[in-house]
Amino acid sequence: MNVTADPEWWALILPTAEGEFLAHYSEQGLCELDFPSEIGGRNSPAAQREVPAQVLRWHEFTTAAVTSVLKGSSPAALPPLDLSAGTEFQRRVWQVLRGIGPGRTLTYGQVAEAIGRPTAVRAVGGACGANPVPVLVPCHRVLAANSRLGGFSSGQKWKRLLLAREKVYLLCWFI
DNA sequence: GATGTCGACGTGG
DNA sequence: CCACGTCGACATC
Repeated sequence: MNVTADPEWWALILPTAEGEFLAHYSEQGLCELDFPSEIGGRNSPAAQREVPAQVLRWHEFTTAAVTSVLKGSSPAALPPLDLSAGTEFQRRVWQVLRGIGPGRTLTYGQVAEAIGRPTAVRAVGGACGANPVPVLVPCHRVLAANSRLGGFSSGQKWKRLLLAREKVYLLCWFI
């Protein structure tokens, strides 16, 4: 059967105390999460065709989960995640990230070891940056060596905020 | 100690 | 080619 001309995804606003995130869903689940201020007025959700009940249900899980993480606690449940856009390597990295609980951190090097590619440290950084579902796939819990913050594609202030909510204190804060 | 350079790695432009 | 959300080793002051 032919695919339709319509893109098979929906974008829904996700309001939080920190602003409006934008959540994208495919038919398989949550496939992208954008921080507030990245939105910049694109994709007015009002212009979309009807959103299936299934997606609305997922969105409630996403909203609750994101709200939880922003408060520094562990989400009770996640919506299904559609990470199929990632490469094999990236998905292995993201899988490791999903195992890092709130308030815990790993370094890029430790993640590289965890996937059995101890020298691919920089590539791990790339995979973290390519993570389509930040916050829920907690790439903010990966720090540079010596407990330094490291980078964050969506802006270091978000990384700092998320870590602060989880009561992770960076070494440099005490110097 | 404090800096600087280099090679390793996967991915996208 | 190059540029990245890096790291550790080594060189040289």
